[in-house]
Amino acid sequence: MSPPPPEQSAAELAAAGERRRGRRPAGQDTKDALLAAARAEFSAHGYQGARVRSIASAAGVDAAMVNHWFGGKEGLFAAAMDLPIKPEVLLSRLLDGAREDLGERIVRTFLTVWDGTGGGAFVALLRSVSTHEEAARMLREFVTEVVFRRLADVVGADRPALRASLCGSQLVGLGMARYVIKFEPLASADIATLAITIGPNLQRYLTEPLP
Amino acid sequence: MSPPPPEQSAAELAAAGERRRGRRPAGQDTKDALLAAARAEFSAHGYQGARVRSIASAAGVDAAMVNHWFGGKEGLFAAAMDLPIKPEVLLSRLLDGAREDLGERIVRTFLTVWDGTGGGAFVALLRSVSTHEEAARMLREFVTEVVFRRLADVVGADRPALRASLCGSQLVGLGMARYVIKFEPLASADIATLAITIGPNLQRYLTEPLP
DNA sequence: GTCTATACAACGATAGAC
DNA sequence: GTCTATCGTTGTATAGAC
Repeated sequence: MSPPPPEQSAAELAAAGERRRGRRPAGQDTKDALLAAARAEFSAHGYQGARVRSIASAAGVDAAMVNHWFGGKEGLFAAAMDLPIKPEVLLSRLLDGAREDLGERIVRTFLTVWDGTGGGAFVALLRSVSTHEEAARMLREFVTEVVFRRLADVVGADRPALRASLCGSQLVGLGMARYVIKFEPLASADIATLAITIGPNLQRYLTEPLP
Repeated sequence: MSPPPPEQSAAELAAAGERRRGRRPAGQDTKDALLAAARAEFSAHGYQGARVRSIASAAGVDAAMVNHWFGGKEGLFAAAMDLPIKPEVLLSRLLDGAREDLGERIVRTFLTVWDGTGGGAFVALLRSVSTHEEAARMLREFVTEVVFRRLADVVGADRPALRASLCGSQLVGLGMARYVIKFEPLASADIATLAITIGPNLQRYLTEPLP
């Protein structure tokens, strides 16, 4: 069904340029090469479709470099998309605490992380998402398959996919309202206020019975 | 008084390649001129700062033409921004019914209107909003000053501006999730399901006590 | 000599072919 | 069910910069 993947690229690289072991000459081109290759691969095949080995081959290095420099596939995606936090750190923050405070904690973490970049990173992200279809696909796939899935496991309610997408809609809208459109007074409100106003609604999405 | 339509002979129509029979749709030039002038004026001065008289003057027509063709400043704005519904129609739909169903009615109206365009209009709107600062300013100002204000009057709760911007965040996020990012299953869910899941959260934003 | 960026081999998990 | 290929990840040895 699927054509044989061009695994020769690694061998070709090994044949053309000698892949020496050990520390390479200064100038960290490995990280940049991986990032460039990752953007192309993620954009072409989505998050799940992108292969770490293919990215590493395209960058001319070993797949283990992804782990060494970015902590894994998720970290590489986060770096390639300029996300202000690694998904594993995000999830560990969210899941650390009482379950009845999960909604508020999600809002507080979301705003703390994006406020930290002055909102510029969010604007950039949503600009590319609304302009490039591939960016929208990448974000959709990554958020649903990586972030939502693990979150839904913890909540343990029915219809986890619907609940997750409902939460996602409120969070994306919060970012749009605060950083892009700048609805007042929401755009200037402090995080605590928004956490206790929006948090319960996320909690409801996550736990309340659905039709 | 409308300007006298220029009488044309059959020969002149044939020479110009005119295929339409009967009376030509008068006023299209005027409408287009007004729309172009309106986009420039709204973009430069925002919704409130834009003067109907300035727009009409720039279009070379009388200010009364705005009322004649677009029903007023709001209708002109809606047409200039390619909004799929006129704000007055939108608001009359929202305010027609029991107040405890307002949240659900907002979601149902929002989705019905934008689904009617296949979502393309929403994508186009948010693309321009996320790329052009003026577009963001126009939308922000219009929604807060025109839509939210009147909605808040009906609800009659405290801190109407905060409540309105909270509702706006959820609605913008709903549109992003459904039409741009396409979170599943939200993107494919029927309107009734989303109305009864999201509606109560809007209702809470509008009526629940705030800190 | 020390440090570390690197390559290679191998492991557990998973998905599809048969 | 079994087998196989491939995935992401991990452990480890090493070469070269410092």
